[in-house]
Parts: sequence; structure tokens; C-alpha cells
Amino acid sequence: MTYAPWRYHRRVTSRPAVSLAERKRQLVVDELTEAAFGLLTTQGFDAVTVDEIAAGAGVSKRTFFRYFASKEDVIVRFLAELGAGIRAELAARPASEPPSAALRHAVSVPLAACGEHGDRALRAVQLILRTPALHARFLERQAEWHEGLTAELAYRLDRDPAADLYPRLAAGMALTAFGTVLERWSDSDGAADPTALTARAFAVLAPALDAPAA
Amino acid sequence: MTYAPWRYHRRVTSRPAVSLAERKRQLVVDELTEAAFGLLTTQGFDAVTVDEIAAGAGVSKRTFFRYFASKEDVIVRFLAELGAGIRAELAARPASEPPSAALRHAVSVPLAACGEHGDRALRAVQLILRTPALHARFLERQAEWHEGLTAELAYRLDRDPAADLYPRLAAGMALTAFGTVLERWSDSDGAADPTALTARAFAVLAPALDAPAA
DNA sequence: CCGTTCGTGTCACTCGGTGTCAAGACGCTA
DNA sequence: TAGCGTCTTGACACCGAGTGACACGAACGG
Repeated sequence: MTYAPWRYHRRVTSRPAVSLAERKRQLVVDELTEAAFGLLTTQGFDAVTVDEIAAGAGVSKRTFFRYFASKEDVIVRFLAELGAGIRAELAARPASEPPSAALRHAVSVPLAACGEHGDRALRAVQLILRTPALHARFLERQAEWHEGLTAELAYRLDRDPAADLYPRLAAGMALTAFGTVLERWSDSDGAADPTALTARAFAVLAPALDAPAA
Repeated sequence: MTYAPWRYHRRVTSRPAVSLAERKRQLVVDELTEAAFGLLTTQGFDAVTVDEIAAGAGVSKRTFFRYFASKEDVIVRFLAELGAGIRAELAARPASEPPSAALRHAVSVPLAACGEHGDRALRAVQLILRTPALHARFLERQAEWHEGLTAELAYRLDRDPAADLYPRLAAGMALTAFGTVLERWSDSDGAADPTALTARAFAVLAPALDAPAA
């Protein structure tokens, strides 16, 4: 069984909407991800070489780097869709909603999906948060989400992100909430409820997010 | 490498506040930093090897790594004290001050110092913000500051950082402001006033930072 | 049947980073 | 002034991440 992306299951069509080559590529990605997860989560990030991961998936080191930009990428990719999800969710929220509510939903949807998926996601998050190299890459990704969220928010509120500090600050607040919830959830070994934590976090942030003069 | 001739004169006459070895070490650090700055800012981060930096300072590659943990470190070190400064400033603020004012001062002091320092600091910041590898390391450092600020804030407000989300969120907000100001300052090539930007940013954040129910 | 394209493995290479060791500079003491 | 322990350094070997070049084989189209 391939690893299951937590967001939405890929639609199985009777016709091959995707080519054979495409499915083969996906197969290699899955195999590589599987091998990386098994090795990295049990032995630690630094104790495993790319050669070993590649061997575990039955391919060469060179092929590994044709699919992943770096050794960190294999793990961090797991959370990449999360970031894209945040922006997509924000874009889908009704325009009438105040920023705090819209951002709370945007953040909590991927977070809840992450919480439901359980063990795999939890181990990924824990590995990332306690491995410096992975943490750095994760933060890098988060900085990209920051850009995207800022743009989306500026568009949504019809503000100029170059002159106005609010969009970037609001996006930063939302991501701070995101990171805080993720950390709590990780530290509690998945026991804490991401949605409840998110609600609590945004209760703190709301006065600034929804301030009329902001 | 150039040795200062005057250092041989002070044998026993004047007691050395810092040892000779200490000053030699500092000299190497300075030389290395100087060489790294000259090369990295003109040719780009990836176009310069550690060997070249070391050669520019007249030492070996091995010695470079005895002074700096990584190639990124030589640049990011520049901003390390900034982070420590934020926490120190916060600790020095009177307890009567509301969080938004205390954090604003804590952030703006190092930021202003950075602005005054002029060219060198500006080039460092610009290099960091536009080089992915450096940016990642910078964010890593910032995550450490986040921990420290959270602890300091929890202590200051007598809150339990394990149960209460506020300290971590407030620290995150302050650092978001910090990052935003830094980015604006960098993009404006140093023309923008860090203190004014900081004030504007905290005006946005204040409703959440000072909310009574938070 | 042939030519093209694509994915792959192999090889060689660069560069960041580390462990090891011998040599030199310095401070201290006799 | 000689001797000794400490600290720093450079030289060297080594590992692992990441890349470029190239040749090989499978799939596809004519």
C-alpha cells in the first residue's frame, strides 16, 4: 500500500487519466518516501545516508536526487501541502468573514487533517521539530507560506502589501499560531486536539487581527 | 597574517585585561569575518568556497571550522547578538509596562542599533534574506530567540508557558514584527527608519498583546 | 524495423564538514 | 637558558551531500 496523503484521496478513474510514466514516477516517490520514513524515524536523521534510503527503495542515490531536492526534502515535503492548503483554504473563505475567523479556518483545516491522519503525520512532525536540519528547512518552507498568505490576505482585504504592514503581520500571526499548535500537538504525542488549540490561539490573536484601525 | 608588534611590549608591566591568546583568537575571527564579507557580498554565497574565505584570511580551511560552526555561521553570527539583545532588553523593561510597549522597546533597540551600524549590517541582512541557505539558518536562530522570549515573557507576566498559549504567541508576534521591519529595511536599502516601522508594526499588534482576557 | 525519447545506473567530481596527528608558539619553572 | 605542558595550527585523510556527463535499456511513434 502506498502512503496515503492526508488531504484527499486520488480519484481512481477507469480510464488512465494519468500516463503510465506518471504512475511509475509516483510509485518511485512513494517507495522512496516509505523507505526514508522507516529509516529516519527509527535511526535518526544523521544516522541514515541517502544511499541507504535509495537502496531501501531499490534505486540509486542519483535517482533519489532526481525526485527530491535534498535529503531533508523527503520529510519536509510531507508538510508542504499543508502550507499550500492554508492559502487555498483562506482563498475559499467567504469575503464577509472577519480576518480572524477566516485565518483560523484556513489554519485549522490542514491542522485537523494532520491530526486525523495520526501516527505517520505525528512522527513526521516530531522528527522535524527535533532535528535541527529538518527544522531549518521547515522554517524555510514556512517563510514561503508567509509570502503566499500575505499576498492572499492583501488581495482579500484590498490592501497594498508594500505600503501596509497589516497583511504581513496578520499572516505572521496566523503562522505563529500554526507553529504553536503544531508544537503542542507534537509535545503531547498527538493527545492534544489541534482544532481546540487553534481556537484558543486565535482567541488571543483576534483583537489584533480584527481591530478596525489595523 | 599580520601580528601587532606592540603586543610584545606589555610583558609584566600592565596586566592584560584579556589574555594574549584571547586577543589572537579575536584577531582571527575578525580577519575571517572580514574576508567572508568581502567575498560573499560581492560574489554570492554559493560562488565562494570555505577554502577561499580561509585563504583570504591567511588560515587553513580547518581553522575556519574551528571558529565557525558552518559556512553560514560566519554571516549569521552577525545577527546572533541581536536576538540575545531582544531578550535582554525585555528583561530590563519595567514590570509596570504593558506587554506591547515592553516588547516594542525590546525589539526596536537592537533594530535601531542595526540601522545605525549602517552599511555592514545592511549588506549582511540583504545577503541573508536573499540567500536560501542563510535565510534558513537565520530562521533557525530566530526559533531559538522565540524560546527565550517566550520564557522571559512567561516569567515577566507570571504565566505558565506550558498551559498558557499567550507567552509563545506574544513572542511570536514580536518576532514577526522584527522580521517584517527587517525585510522592509532591507528592501528599502536602509532608507526606511527601523524605529518608525517598529512603532507602526506594534500599533497593529498591540490590541492582541495588551488584551485583558488574553 | 528503426529512431527518438525518457528514466535510470555508473562514474567521477566538487564542496562542506570532521577526526587525527605532528609541529610550532607560548607560558611556566628550574 | 633549558626543559616541559598547553594551546593553536596546518596537513592529510576521510565521509556524505549533491551534481554533471554519459551510456544503456525500455517504451513509444512511424
